[in-house]
Amino acid sequence: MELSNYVKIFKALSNEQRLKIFLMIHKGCCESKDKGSSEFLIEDKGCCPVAGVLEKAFTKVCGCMKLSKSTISHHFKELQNAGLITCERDGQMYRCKVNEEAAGFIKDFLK
Amino acid sequence: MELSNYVKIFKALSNEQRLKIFLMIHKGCCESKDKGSSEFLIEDKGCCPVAGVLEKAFTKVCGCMKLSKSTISHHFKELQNAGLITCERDGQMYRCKVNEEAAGFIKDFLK
DNA sequence: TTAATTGTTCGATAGTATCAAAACAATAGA
DNA sequence: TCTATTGTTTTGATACTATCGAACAATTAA
Repeated sequence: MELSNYVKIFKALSNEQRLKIFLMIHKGCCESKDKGSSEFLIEDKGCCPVAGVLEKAFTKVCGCMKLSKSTISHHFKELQNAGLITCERDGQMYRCKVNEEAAGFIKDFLK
Repeated sequence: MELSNYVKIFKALSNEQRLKIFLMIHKGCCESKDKGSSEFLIEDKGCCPVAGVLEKAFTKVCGCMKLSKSTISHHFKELQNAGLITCERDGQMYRCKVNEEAAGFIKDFLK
């Protein structure tokens, strides 16, 4: 694994808002009690992953974060460019899931 | 584990030079064939960890990177502030090692 | 004491990141 | 077709980061 790939991955996860988005997709869920507070915890579980895919990801993320949609769109792009998530559109339906290969790289870091 | 701690850790690792320094300390080694090229690979092994501590860390890192020492000093500070490494001085001797707790956080991410 | 080594701090500069507002494009429903 | 929904792109403001050189401080060796 090239160093520069790790740099991309860590850079994508180095912004708090983007990390939240990534974790929402990872959990297949955005029921976070967030909306601006810092109460979002990694251990927070408690919803609805359906085969790891988050349906209507963009709309759901917009619904639970205090960021403009242009900013959220930008963050989705960054996560995709880093290879951390993949997204597909089907009409208005926007589905995202974590790229398991990238997740594997993170798990293998330091091993 | 608070989200903000992960942000700090990932931010510290999101710069290529800083990531190299961190990995040198992690491997207890800076025999990297680097010096500017992008040939540094994560799998690269092949030297001398002594109980996980890198002796004369600052000097050794300066010796194998093309950055000014002020910049390298800054990067060491960032890695310490993120809790990723601990450093101690004993006269002119500067010893660094990876903070195993932080390394554990990284390993536990996504689990 | 003087000189060399080791690392820190300060100030400047160039580049990058974050974010919002507004205009836009594509789709779906009435 | 008209309208609402969904997301993208562009533009621009502001803040943050990476980097260097120079001056500095602390330690060790001569």
